[in-house]
Amino acid sequence: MTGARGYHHGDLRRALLAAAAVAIEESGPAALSLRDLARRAGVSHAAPAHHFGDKSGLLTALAVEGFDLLAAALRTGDSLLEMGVAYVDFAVRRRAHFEVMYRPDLYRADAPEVVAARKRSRAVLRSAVADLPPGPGAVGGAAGDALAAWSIVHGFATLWNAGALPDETGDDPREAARVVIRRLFGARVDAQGRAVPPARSPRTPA
Amino acid sequence: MTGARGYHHGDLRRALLAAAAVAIEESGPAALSLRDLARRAGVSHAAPAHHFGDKSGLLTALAVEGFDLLAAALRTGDSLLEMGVAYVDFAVRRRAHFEVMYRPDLYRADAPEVVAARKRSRAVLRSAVADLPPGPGAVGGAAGDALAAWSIVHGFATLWNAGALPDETGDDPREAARVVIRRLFGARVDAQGRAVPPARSPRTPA
DNA sequence: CCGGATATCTTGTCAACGGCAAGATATGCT
DNA sequence: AGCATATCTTGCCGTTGACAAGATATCCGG
Repeated sequence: MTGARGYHHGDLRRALLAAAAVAIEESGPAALSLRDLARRAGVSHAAPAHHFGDKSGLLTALAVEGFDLLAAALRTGDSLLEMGVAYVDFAVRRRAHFEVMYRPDLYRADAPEVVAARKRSRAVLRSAVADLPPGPGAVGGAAGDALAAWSIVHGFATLWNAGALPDETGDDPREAARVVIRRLFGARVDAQGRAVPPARSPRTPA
Repeated sequence: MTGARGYHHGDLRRALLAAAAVAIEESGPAALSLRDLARRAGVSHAAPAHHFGDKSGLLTALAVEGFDLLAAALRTGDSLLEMGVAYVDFAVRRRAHFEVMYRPDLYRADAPEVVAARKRSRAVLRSAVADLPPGPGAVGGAAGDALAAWSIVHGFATLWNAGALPDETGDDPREAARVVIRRLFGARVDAQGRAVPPARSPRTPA
């Protein structure tokens, strides 16, 4: 359906999505122009409309691609800590996708393909939080853990991308993220980032 | 200079900023149109240019206003926990300002007025983190605490505004934020959210 | 090998927008 | 009263997103 190759352009849909990511990384989603994308791909100004309908259609496709890429990136993290680092790393390296994904005013966030892709990526995050021991003063349970973890990595990534962080933060987002995430879970993750067995009432043996 | 009142319109600059906030809350910063703002204010389509130069000039003014409003809002929080809650509350209630502030591609983030206002609001956050006792496994010191706190409230606020959070989070952002923030600082803040005295090595007496 | 059916892309058009220039009008100051 | 200035208007241009209609390449059945 998509990657067939062999039409007029070859694979215009893919080329447009790639060009969109580049353009957004250069000057942000607000400055994105369908006509500019068409020029970059070497087609006429109305060619994108056939594949995506309109601008929000293109950004919808980009968001879907982003949620799937995020899910794949999260799966590479073999611990809760490393999964958080992978989240930040994804936000920094696929910055265009990330920026669009969390800006529902730019695309059709209620499209079924989007909600499905979003669900897939969220499931990966939750699976990692599940085997975290309950912390002190944990009011919300595992859902609270997931919410806090998601918030801290998302916030750090957003602030990093916005250039809002002070210079002392350094220039390696992965390392800086590691420090921040460790501060959330404290002694509940060990040096390798793996969840440690609950210290208080070791009721369930490993 | 600004609040004079009594010119042609009265106070067009203020009216345009207010209209911009409303318009952005309605349909996001990407859909913002200077001509639409002019219509809302009842002036011609070129009137905004006189006060702000261009679109990014208007958003620059909105960002400055936002950073000052944020600093004022943070000052109402009398504890670290409540200051975090105030951050989230600001992001939700003055959503337009908040969205623009952390989107440097939309305005001139390096304008001197912006960096000054940003500095003012950041100083408020840091002052609250200063009297937090060092936590276990705290690698980054007070700066790390500030970064973690900022990240978690910023991330939560952003996700809330994006509508990305699951329904179980509830409909009161202040309450949900309280739970999340408490999970970051654990036992280091008491029920009132105040910082507790350091338990390990009380080297510096209060 | 051919010829329609279909997907893909082009050309042409229109309203809206941002930005600029030049002019009009009101305000403040002396 | 009269000039300088701030404020706003009118007019214009290039660009954009969206739509309509036409052109062209690919696919598939015969």
